Order: sequence, then structure tokens, then C-alpha cells
Amino acid sequence: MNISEAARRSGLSAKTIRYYEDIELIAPATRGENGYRQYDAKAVEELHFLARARDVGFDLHECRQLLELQRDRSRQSRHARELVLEKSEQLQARVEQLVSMQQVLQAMASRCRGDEGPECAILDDLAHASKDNR
Amino acid sequence: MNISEAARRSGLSAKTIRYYEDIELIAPATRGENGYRQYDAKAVEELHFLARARDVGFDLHECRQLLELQRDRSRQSRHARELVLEKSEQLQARVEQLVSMQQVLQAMASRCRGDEGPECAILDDLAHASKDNR
DNA sequence: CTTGACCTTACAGTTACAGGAAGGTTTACA
DNA sequence: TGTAAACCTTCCTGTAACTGTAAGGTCAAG
Repeated sequence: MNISEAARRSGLSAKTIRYYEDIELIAPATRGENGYRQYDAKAVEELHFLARARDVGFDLHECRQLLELQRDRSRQSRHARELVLEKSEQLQARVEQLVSMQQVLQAMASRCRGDEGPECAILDDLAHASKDNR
Repeated sequence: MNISEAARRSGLSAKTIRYYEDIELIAPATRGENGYRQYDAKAVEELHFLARARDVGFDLHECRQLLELQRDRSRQSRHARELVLEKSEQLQARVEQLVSMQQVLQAMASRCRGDEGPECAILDDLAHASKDNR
């Protein structure tokens, strides 16, 4: 199948597939007589694997590691588990950071009248607030 | 004061301050005889304003709008409020997305033995899972 | 035989900076 | 007085993970 069909089935864009080939995340696709890339079910599976891994938050470096594990017959599942748990912790940390930012925003908004006048607690906060005004 | 002192007081790096000047987010600093940038308390206030706005999640485009409001004597506080509430919603959406990703990771990890063997529910999940396995 | 939908490569642009090179200035100290 | 550290300057490159666009080749339908 051609690249757009592989894209459709894997959940990646054709652009992204070419990019992954470029950076040698995946092996170069075989080519038809016309020079078009050709994909079989196995190739699509790998692309789908990557799409899923990206979806749950792994960056391309980590995807590379996951793919290596996926290909390695003598792998140890604890390696994959470690990657997953580490990523989970990273997401957790990021969530906490975002929530804290959001709370600051909510606090700002609650103090601001939000009317037609120029007086604005938000802008005052941003201008003068010390590091911790929760 | 020189740039590194302005950096220290504002919470931005010297690199970042020069960058903000480059992209015309802030006015070019006045220069001393030696060509060094000079900052006064007012300039530092603006830098600090930017540092705070970035801290709570605004991108540079939004910072530009906030700065315009900050400078505008005939501003309407509802404009700032709208920016803040919109950003808050964006953060909220992002948090929900990250939490959902994290839940998938946790589910994967819970199914994986994580031992020395090659059998791995995580890699199987990534390889074969359909779009919704929560 | 042409039109539209594919495909190709290659290069620029995105965000918000950080790092580093090459060189000028200032300050402290021996 | 010399010099070394610690500033400062501009300019260029690199980052992550693509997306957009240009210029052009290919294929299938009508």
C-alpha cells in the first residue's frame, strides 16, 4: 500500500511517516517501480505502535527505546515498565504544575471586576505580585 | 543597572531579556557609553510583569496583548479577564488530556509483570491496542 | 488528453529560548 | 602596571516534532 493508506491505518500523517524515516526511527520503506514508498501490514503495525506511544506521552527518543524493546526477543519487561512508570511520574509532575498555574489564574480572575473600567486586579497582580500569591 | 542585575531582579535570564528586545516585545534598552544596556526600575517592572505572565502560562503573543493592556490607560479590565479565563480553560483542557494519558500508562503498567522475561503487556498494548483501552 | 489525486524531494517556518564563539570592557588584586 | 575574572556585545547554531509550501513526477478516470 502507498503512504497515505499506511497513514490512514496507523494514525500518523504521511508527513510524519516520512519524517520518522528521515530521522531513522523506522527503516526506509521499500519502493515500488515508480519510487513510491510501499508498506505492508508489519510496517503499519510498527507505525501504529509509534502513534500509540506518542499518544500516551513518549517523546521520540523514548519511542526509539520502546521500539528497540519491541523488536528485541530477549527483552526484559521490566525495562518497558520502568519507562512507563517514569513517564507517568513526569505527567503527574506536569499536571501538578499546570493545576497550580491554573489556580493562580483563577485567583486573579476572581479579584478582577472584568468591566469597562481600567482598574484591573489581574494586571496589578502581574505587575506587582511576589512569587507566592495563591 | 546592567542586564544581569535586571535579570536577577526580574526573574528572567539575560538571554531572555535580549531575546524579548530582539522580537520587539519590549522597547530597546537605553545604552551606556560602553554600549551596555541600561535598565531602570520601570524597565525591570515590565520584565517582571513578563516573567509572571509566562509563569502562569501565557505565550509570548498573549504576553504582548497583556503588556498592551498594562500600558493602555483607557483599557477595559474585562479584556484582561477574558485572556485569563481563556488561558485557564486551556490549562484545564491540557490537564485533562495529561491525566487521561497517565491513566492509560497506569493501566498498562498494572498489567505488566515487569520482570526479567520478555512477555510484556505494555508492549503488547502499544502494538495492538485499539483507540480506547482505558 | 486532460484533470485531479496521488507521490517525490527539499527547504522554510514554528516556539521560546539556551549554548557557544569571538571579541570588547570593567574591576579587583598582586 | 599587568592580568585575570567577570562582565558585556553580536551573531550563529541547535532544540522538538513536526507542518506548510514549492516544484515537479505518476497514475487512474472520463
